[in-house]
Amino acid sequence: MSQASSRRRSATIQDVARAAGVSRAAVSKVIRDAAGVSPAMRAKVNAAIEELNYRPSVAARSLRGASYTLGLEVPHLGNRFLTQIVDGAMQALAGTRYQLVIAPADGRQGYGAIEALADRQVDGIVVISPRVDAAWLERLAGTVPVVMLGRHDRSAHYDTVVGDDVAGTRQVTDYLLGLGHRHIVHLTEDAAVNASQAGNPHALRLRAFQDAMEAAGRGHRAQILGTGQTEASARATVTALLGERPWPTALFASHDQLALGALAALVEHDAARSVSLVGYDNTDLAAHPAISLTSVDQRGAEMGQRAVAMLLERIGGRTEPQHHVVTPALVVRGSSGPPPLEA
Amino acid sequence: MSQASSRRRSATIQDVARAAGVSRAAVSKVIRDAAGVSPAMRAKVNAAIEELNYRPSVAARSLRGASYTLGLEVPHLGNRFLTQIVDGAMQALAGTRYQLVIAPADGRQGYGAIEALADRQVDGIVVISPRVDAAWLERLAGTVPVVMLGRHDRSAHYDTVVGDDVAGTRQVTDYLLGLGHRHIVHLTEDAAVNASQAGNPHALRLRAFQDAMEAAGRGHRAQILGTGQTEASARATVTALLGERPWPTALFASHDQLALGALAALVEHDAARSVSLVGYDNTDLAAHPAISLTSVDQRGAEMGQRAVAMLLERIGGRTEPQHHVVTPALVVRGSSGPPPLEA
DNA sequence: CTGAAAGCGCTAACAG
DNA sequence: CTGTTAGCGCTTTCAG
Repeated sequence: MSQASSRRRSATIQDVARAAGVSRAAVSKVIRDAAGVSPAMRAKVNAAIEELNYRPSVAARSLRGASYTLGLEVPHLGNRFLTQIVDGAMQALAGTRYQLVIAPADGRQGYGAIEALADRQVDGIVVISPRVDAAWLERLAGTVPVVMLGRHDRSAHYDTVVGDDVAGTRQVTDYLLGLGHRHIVHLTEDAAVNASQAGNPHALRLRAFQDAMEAAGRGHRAQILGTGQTEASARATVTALLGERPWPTALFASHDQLALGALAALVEHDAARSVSLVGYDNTDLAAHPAISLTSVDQRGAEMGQRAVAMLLERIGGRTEPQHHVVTPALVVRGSSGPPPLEA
Repeated sequence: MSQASSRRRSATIQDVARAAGVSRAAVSKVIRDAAGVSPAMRAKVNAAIEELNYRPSVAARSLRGASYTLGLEVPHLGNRFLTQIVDGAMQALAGTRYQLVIAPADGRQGYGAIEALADRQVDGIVVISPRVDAAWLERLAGTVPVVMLGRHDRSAHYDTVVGDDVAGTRQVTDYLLGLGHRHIVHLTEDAAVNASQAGNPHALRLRAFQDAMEAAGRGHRAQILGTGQTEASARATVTALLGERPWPTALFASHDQLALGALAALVEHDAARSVSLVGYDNTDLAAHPAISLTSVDQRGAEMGQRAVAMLLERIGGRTEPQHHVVTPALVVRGSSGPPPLEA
């Protein structure tokens, strides 16, 4: 009745040992490439493995040694920036025995997904959700190697990989101010949340923006707008913004998804040529000629690659925390330019 | 020296049993909600669990029972259609004890990722890569529940969830032919591969397109173009196509990513208004006003949700294979319209 | 309702 | 170089 009756049990190390006429330990050594195996024995064992179609059980192995699995916790796959990160991570893992598994977070927090990975005995975890509690993560990092991606906290037990959000934002503000923009709106997911989370990249961008505008001095107007997290909500927010005059001459979105929402609103109001738009992440869409979005390239692939490399180092024995900073670069495209003359 | 020295060992079921003053079996029952536990014992055990911050090891559990993990093998995360599928799958899993893990395929094939999932004792696997060998999959399905997503084969041991690619294509051709288009180019990843893979959705779309064009009769020109798999390669192919006259009046891409590449080429040649473009998948970008791509909605979320539901049924004991077909719907947007008059 | 005992498949020490 | 032994943490009979 149960499914077990309908499913073939797969071969175990015991079966292989029997078939090859050797001990289980010998088989174990062969499959791990451990030292101390004669060529003859290796050949016999490999033949038996082939014959029986044997595959080692990672679960059983995890009970003793390593699972050779690295976990990547991600907030939501809709975010294109993640694609870059995953690509980089895969690249860093190519040629190693390690396998990458991705656990998408259920809610915004990501605790569930991270715990799920830890419960599954992964050898290391890359965390992306920027809102997990630092103390909680610190505790987790006492049990399993952890690399936090994107958030700027210094920790005793886990590593971090971040983009230089202040430098990235400064490139944007320098660029826009240099073009002559005086009234600039910054779109961020949630201004209140950002005000309370110092290590959050969006919080840093928000503050760096404010600082730059203040430094720019008299006559410049900085405005902050909380848009929510989705493209649709950003679109609605910008639509509302365009409902009243005067319009700002430039919009700076905290990430490309918000920028896309803003662009939709601009297109609808036929304002795309009069209002400059800058995003953050330089996701693949930004480069599309129909979008042509000026954006800050965070080099996500490098981040993912570094994160995995650090995890591997930690698994290898390193215990001192490391903090890697990636320098972003502004990529100028058609969505931005000088403010209209009459403004 | 080793990492073990620096890492806290987490609490085991033994520790909890000791702390609560009960047997390990009792603790096991409590954490599994198994029958036959007194309220008093449950309370004691739960207190100890809380106290010790105990989390059951999935690896150890997998050795005997279920891992409560479902694996999703995906070809590449860059494909936006996957996002819909994953969302649907997550939705179907909400409220259950199961956790979803995603294994991105290394190459185009996906064998590695699928095997990695199987090795990790997942309780079921959803396979998306359309090019894995049917016989190979059949064998795998003898060991673990499998649902194949997108490919139209009937199998004895695994379930399938597919969109009705013939119906979807027919909607596109009916629409374009009805508009008066006579010279239509179909963009597909690789015409040769598709010719040899009967169950591949792109192969079905290709054939359905040819059939429809033939049925439309004399004077109509169907043209097939292999573009490669990426947006960039599709863009290059269409750029080359536009290098020579006469231009087709409509382009039908086998998926939205190719359509985006085509759109880029059209925009560059200022041909977006004179050449109609239709995609397939109705990914979120298609709806963006700056893109406004006519596309076939495959209802990916429903597919993901159904795939997981079927897996759960199989885990529950079902053994007869099922075949679920989702009916797609054409969504008309600005990228398509009647052919220009002079054509 | 509770506990004791026997493994699940594998690896790590060690003895030969 | 090879085999034996003792678990890893958990679930699952099966007696009490």
